[in-house]
Amino acid sequence: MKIATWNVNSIRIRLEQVIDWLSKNPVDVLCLQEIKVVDAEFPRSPFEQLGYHLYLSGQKSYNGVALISRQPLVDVSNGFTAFLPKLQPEWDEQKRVITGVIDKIRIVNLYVPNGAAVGTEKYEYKLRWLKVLREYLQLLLLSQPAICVCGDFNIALEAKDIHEQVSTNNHIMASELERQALRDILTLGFADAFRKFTTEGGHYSWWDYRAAAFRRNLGWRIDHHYLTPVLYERAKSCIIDVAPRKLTQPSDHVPVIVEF
Amino acid sequence: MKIATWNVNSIRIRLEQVIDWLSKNPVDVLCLQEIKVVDAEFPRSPFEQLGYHLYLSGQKSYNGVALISRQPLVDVSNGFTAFLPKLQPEWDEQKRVITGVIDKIRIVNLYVPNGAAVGTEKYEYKLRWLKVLREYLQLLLLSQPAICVCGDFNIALEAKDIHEQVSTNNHIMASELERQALRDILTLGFADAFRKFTTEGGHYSWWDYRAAAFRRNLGWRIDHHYLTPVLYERAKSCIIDVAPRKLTQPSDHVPVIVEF
DNA sequence: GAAGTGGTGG
DNA sequence: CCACCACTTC
Repeated sequence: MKIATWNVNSIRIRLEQVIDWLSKNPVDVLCLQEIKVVDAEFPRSPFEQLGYHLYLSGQKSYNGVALISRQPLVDVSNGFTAFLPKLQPEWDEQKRVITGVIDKIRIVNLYVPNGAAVGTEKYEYKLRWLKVLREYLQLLLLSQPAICVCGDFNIALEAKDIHEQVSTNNHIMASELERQALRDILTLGFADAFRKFTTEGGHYSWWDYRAAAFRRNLGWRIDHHYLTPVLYERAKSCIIDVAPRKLTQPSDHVPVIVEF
Repeated sequence: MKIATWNVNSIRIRLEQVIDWLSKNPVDVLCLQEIKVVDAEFPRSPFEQLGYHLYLSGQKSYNGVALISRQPLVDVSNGFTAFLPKLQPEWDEQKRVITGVIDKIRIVNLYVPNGAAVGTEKYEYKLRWLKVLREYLQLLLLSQPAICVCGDFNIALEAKDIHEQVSTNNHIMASELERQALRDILTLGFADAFRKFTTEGGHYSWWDYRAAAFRRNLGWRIDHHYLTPVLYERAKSCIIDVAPRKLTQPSDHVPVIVEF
């Protein structure tokens, strides 16, 4: 079983590249972020023609996540409130969370807020959002031993996940408070699939469009699969596929694929 | 000698297609309209590498005309006021007129205002603009027997120049006042090069981007070469090249080429 | 730098 | 439908 995560930065712009990639990489579940489209306008048929089922939580312009699965998923839900009914519904206005179950494995597909810059209102929102995420995952863990939480976390946990020449202390995606918020989640019982197989640095999943960051390999590893112990044990590989970043008009992120 | 006119609807967007066309169709003078770029940002070098000289009258976002000539042109000028110095300079704020001389033939490259809809302020402006154009051409005729006035006229003179299923009477580009204003110009001593060779209808140079107009061949012939008698006699052919409209991301207009 | 918006122009 | 603008987000 292969589960991929890919922030595509607009599915309408990237459709051809995503379909092409999926044809050549027929993963079992493809988790998309930043689809940037309402559900009614998601280009369903190219995926359905490849034999995939679609589960969408989109919005206009921003955010939006999708689960694209070869087998039908069960227990699919959108947003935090599906498991945290007492939460204020505003937490689900931004479409950043979708989850479903396949073969008794719960997949949680996330698009964590970017946070703009340390100290801004958006940064505070990111930190509060991560606290809600912790509560949400804590609840999921009560009923499910096998969970894969993946997506665009907009956080690089370690210095080796970031190219050098970045002031790693107070940079957004690397600040201590964000990292601590993510570590607080992982201590619930999740481990980074990628780090089971690769210990050295210099492996990235995102390169800024600006300043020729990809050509100079000024990247960040911010797209992750976090696995509960039963799944972490079963993990056979975790691969970052850099190829799509080399195409013309690419997403700024590339797919990351875990295999059990 | 071949002189082509082509409304390219943004030279920056259409650069590759125009260079490709010009390589295969090495006309002596290429008259462009709607280049939509200021002179400093016009992509000069691809044309210069093909051996062409450039004469530009561009503006930001809208309008803009260019003369692209294998031989250097002489007596090049922009706008009406070059020959009508008493005219209010506002008439040349929109860049719609450029002229130059090659082999004692004066080429006048025009982008006539569209006029929006009959009865609007833009329609009135189009009619007034055509009156100024008449004065301008009247003056040119005093010093030059061989004149080719070409470009996007945004007027179809006859019913056969327009696909059927259009209310030809008060439609913009076909209304009686516009047609009369153009006829008043032609009676100064110009004749339609295309109609020297082709009398039947159904030949078009523009198809609306909307409503799949090209696929359904719902076109208009609004791009013209009007010739003084000495040139009209010398004209050997006048061809509309429909091919570029079939490409992806095409201009809504196609090139029209007259040969002397 | 590359997405999105809503607006104008054609 | 396809350009342009200025603006916002990441």
